Amino acid sequence: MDIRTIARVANVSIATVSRTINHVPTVNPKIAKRVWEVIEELNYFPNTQARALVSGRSKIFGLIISEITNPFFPELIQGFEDVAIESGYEILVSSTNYDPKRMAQCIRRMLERKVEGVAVMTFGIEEPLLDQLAQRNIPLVFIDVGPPSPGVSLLKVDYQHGIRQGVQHLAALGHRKISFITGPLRLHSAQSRLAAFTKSLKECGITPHPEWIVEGDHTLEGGVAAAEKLLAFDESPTAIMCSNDMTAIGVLHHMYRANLRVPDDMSVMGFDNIHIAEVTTPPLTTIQMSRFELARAAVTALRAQVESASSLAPQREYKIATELVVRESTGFPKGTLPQVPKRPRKSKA
Amino acid sequence: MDIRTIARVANVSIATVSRTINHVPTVNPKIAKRVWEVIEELNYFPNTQARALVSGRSKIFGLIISEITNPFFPELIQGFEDVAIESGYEILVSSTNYDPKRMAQCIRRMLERKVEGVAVMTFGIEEPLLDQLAQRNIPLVFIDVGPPSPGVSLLKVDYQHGIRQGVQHLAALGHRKISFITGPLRLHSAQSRLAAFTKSLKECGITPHPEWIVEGDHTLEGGVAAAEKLLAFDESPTAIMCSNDMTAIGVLHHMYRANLRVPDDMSVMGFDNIHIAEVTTPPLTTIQMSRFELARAAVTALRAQVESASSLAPQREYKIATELVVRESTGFPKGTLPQVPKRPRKSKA
DNA sequence: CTGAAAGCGCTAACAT
DNA sequence: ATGTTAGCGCTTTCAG
Repeated sequence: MDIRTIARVANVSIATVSRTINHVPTVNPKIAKRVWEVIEELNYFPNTQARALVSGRSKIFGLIISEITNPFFPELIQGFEDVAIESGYEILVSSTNYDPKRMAQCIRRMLERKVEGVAVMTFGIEEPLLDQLAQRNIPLVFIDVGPPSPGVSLLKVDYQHGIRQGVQHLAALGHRKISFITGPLRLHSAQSRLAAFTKSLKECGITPHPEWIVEGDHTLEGGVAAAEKLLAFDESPTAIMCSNDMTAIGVLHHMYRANLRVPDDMSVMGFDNIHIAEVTTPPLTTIQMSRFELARAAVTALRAQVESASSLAPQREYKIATELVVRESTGFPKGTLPQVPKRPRKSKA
Repeated sequence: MDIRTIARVANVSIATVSRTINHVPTVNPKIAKRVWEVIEELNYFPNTQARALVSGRSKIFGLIISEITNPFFPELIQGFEDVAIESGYEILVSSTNYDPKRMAQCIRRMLERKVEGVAVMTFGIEEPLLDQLAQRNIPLVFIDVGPPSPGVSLLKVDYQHGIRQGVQHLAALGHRKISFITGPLRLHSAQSRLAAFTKSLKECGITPHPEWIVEGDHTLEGGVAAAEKLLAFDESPTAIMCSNDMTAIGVLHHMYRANLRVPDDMSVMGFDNIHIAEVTTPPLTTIQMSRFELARAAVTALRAQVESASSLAPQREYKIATELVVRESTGFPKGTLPQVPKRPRKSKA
């Protein structure tokens, strides 16, 4: 069952069938209709490999993420898949688990399958490995920052806006002793989030306390460990901001273990607004960064690069917004107010 | 840069290069060595599309899951990716979101990319759609149950073992009023879990109370809704078992909203043992089903089908174990005991 | 053991 | 507007 079969049955040449399938406008509509009918009837679809081989276009985009088990990424993948499929692209997803060996393997796979573009959503591990892709002129899209070569688009996340809102929210509640648990500091995005935090703190007239800035690793376990460290200091903060929600969930867990109540004894804030943040105990105040927006922008950037007539320079930067979402893990600092109701519980329905 | 370049530089024919790459044993070792050196030096790798086109082997396995945003699946994907890559296969993942339209699209994509086998990890939505794959003799692997055609392998999960352990754990604590929140009942796996529950209950001499068996949908939201329904009855259960962890997390959240303490006022048990179950408030007692085992078995089954000399019948069924993991969301039924310490908290470290 | 040559199913010149 | 034909990069007979 190939293009020849269709050609024979429809009584045309294979070239005409090919043109019909590819919507070349010069095909006689009557003939096109006949061809489509035969295609339907015989339930034919083109062989992607052959098509890719001859046209040099695989119609595959690669997506490199750091770890698929962090719920942030599946939500991103979902969006990426939806948008890519919609545009006729297949996607090849691979997670590096922060391991350079895996990253290398990852890139090799992308190369072998001849991806037409790659979205590197690892938040900043800009290894020279990626040069292998850049050198072959494969369009790339990064978050925040990347090699400033042509063919590289950037998704600029406005960390400052959301984080400022977060810090102000905390400050408005009366917090002055605010801690920050960072991501892995070799990640550019982790640096950016921290910088935004420090800056926002200063804007509120608060001097950052170095001891209260502790490095995490964007995992549950890292959040637990960081929270533990924070509580061990002579003077503890009254609020903890986290570089991502997984860290915050780890912190929540450690507070539970330490018999401390959130937000009564400690306020906790996350970043990402993953789905599950809505149902933690207590529901997590966090900063929303839209996975869908990120995914859509990535695909758009890649398509622009691939499909541009190579002459007209496509837009190279895309802005991604962030926004505070207040839930119940943040409150007044301890001892500040007369007893407030512990948890403003009411059933949703 | 293609096979011809290598042939020219190594001073052999392209056929010899091809044989070398494919480890055909008849190649003169000296020559093979020379060829490999050239390949290394020039950093060559074969064009997968061309290879697939001529050999008819895409070296791609498809993986169909229900929803990537349920943390169970990313963990499964990770395992599947690891094992498949290790065996030289690429993977094509697609989620159906329980939507038949998406399922159709999914299958179409698999067909177009000429996957050599598909693992259907949707837990039971055996649509006639899948016939499209079966008809083309594409090896398939299902969880629990599937069309008994040749070329179909089954991963048999031993729900009974884990669920019996769970029920007995509850019964041992003194619970008699035990509720079960099912998954979508059109899913075979959901039926199996429910059946195992009912059976285990009877084994303990407890008659299932129909009102306390409520249908969920394996989502957070479904868990919340089901818990709400359960609390509305005149007589509430003292323990709730859930068909998966996401449901249980939803239940935990609703208990929080309803100002009920877990496990003091209500015991809650999950199923799956996703990573995050370890840090819920309180940490979730659940039944472990190994994602990695599932993934490994799926790839093994597919490979066996693909690589068997079509004559020797590969093993067709693979057993997957389940095992109770006791944490802190289960306890004595309310009022049963003198006051026990509310939460056995201590820091881990 | 190695090389020459025939395609895999399709697209894209080039003719008509 | 349609048909003819030459490959895309590789594997695999078939000769030697």
